[in-house]
Amino acid sequence: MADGQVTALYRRIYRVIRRIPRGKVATYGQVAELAGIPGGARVAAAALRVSTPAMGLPWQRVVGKRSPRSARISILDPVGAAIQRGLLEQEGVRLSEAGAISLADFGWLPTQRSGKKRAARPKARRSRH
DNA sequence: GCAATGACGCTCT
DNA sequence: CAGAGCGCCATTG
Repeated sequence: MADGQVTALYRRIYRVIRRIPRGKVATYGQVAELAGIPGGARVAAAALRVSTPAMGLPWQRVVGKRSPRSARISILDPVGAAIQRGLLEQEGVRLSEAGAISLADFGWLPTQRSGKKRAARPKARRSRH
């Protein structure tokens, strides 16, 4: 019964993915953890696998974590991978020749705000230099 | 209910 | 630095 009937867990995953801002990327593991599934990177991948265009998910922003500081497209189908790369570059994400994505530059740092009270951010108001 | 699967991730060679 | 191996977790057959 996977026809239009997506598991509640998957829906949580989709919800996290929708929060990824344009020009940034998140890893499968990161998405899974934010969805409440520590170590469930493959589950996040499965959720995307069964997703449909109608869901309007920014699927291209979810990538595989290759090293602590670098990520890369993990789609098997070379065509789909090329499409993803194009979409990412289109929104400002730079990929090296080898397809490496710098997490330091484009990795999404989720600003906690899911129901819990967010910590006050007494950031000094410094505008011009 | 058990066995297989995968758009993963980390470690060891 | 590239490749092989093993562990993870929920969905599917």
